[in-house]
Amino acid sequence: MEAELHRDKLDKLLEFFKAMADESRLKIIGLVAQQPRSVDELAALLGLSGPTVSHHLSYLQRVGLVEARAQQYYSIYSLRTETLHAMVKDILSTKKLSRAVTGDVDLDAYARKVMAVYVPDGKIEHIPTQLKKLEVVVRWLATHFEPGRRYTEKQVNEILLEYHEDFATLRRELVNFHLLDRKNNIYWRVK
Amino acid sequence: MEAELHRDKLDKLLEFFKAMADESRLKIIGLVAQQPRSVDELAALLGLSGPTVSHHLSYLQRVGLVEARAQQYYSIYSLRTETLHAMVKDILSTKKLSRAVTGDVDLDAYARKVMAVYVPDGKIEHIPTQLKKLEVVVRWLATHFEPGRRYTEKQVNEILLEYHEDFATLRRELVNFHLLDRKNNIYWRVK
DNA sequence: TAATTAATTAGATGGCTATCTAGATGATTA
DNA sequence: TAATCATCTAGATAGCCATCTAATTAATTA
Repeated sequence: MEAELHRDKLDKLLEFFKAMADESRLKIIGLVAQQPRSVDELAALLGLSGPTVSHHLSYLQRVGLVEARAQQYYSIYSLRTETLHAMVKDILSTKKLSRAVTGDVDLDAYARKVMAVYVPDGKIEHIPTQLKKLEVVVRWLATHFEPGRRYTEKQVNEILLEYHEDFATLRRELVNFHLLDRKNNIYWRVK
Repeated sequence: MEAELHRDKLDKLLEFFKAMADESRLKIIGLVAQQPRSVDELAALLGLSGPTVSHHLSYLQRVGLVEARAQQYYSIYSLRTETLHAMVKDILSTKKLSRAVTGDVDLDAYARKVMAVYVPDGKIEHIPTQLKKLEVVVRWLATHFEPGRRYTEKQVNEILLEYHEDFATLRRELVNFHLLDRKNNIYWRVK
């Protein structure tokens, strides 16, 4: 399923940011960007213990940001710029970022919350004054009109009357939000 | 001083990565990238409490990743793509990244550590076999030759003899590391 | 073969922070 | 004016993680 792929991408991004969000690791990245270096050397440069640096390096290696090669009995670590570039590309495309998130978020949660308050059981209790809430209710109303079909104003009023007495306001808002369009007193659903 | 500027840049980068290195905040970024949203709406979408989302938003605002505008009594937050772009630019330039780090790292720390072991008091105790350590010692030796001046092989040997008996090995390594160059038995310091 | 050195693993600890609830603030509506 | 609603602040808590020391593994040198 597609959502799975997005969740993967979200995790990848998160992993990347967590890897970079530590002062020691960020410095390590900068240092191995200059030239490949051993654990020992990095430890001396950063004023950290060997195990700590080793820990950070294995973290960075797991994420794919550095790679190690053996030399004598040293492990020489160097930067993998391809990974850095690939990640940055995903961040820059806010569309990708949005989509990655969308897969793991219930985009209707807010609408449901609003509906539970204003339309608890099929009828509109009262019309929201808050723009965002009004939009949710009006969008729900719009789903009761078939796309492609043409309605007289009288037909529109009758349909709306099923949900709330003030059909005139509702009709006007449907037009305001560009969910219904009209010409010569004939209405139809937009989109 | 320049180092100050680099430290600033390092902090900026760290701040940015920390801001993005949290699942909730990353999702918020993705959601406001789609469209501006209120605290309330984000809380519903993410399944988090209002205060928690408010906390994250003020964090993101401090870092400059989102901005708020008041509407009715909502705070509507939206993404500041300029900040995102500016940050990404700095990450992509590994040179900048290196320089940012360099300002806050003692680049001679490793050399000092090696010197303390192999050249504790001005004389070379014994010649390192490890390449990286050998390099440190040989680079130090090279500083005892004046740039631009020409030395006979005999003169080179005499100088080296002050630091260790095996002047022949030292002379060879100086050439290997391209710190000294030679022609017709005349030596001079490179760079 | 014994000794040295680099790297890693294991386990412990202290500090940081994402989250919550409760309460305060400030704007809007009736 | 009273009531409602979104937001923010304060303070508490629980879980995560950067770091250390000690011990282990592995490679190299003498």
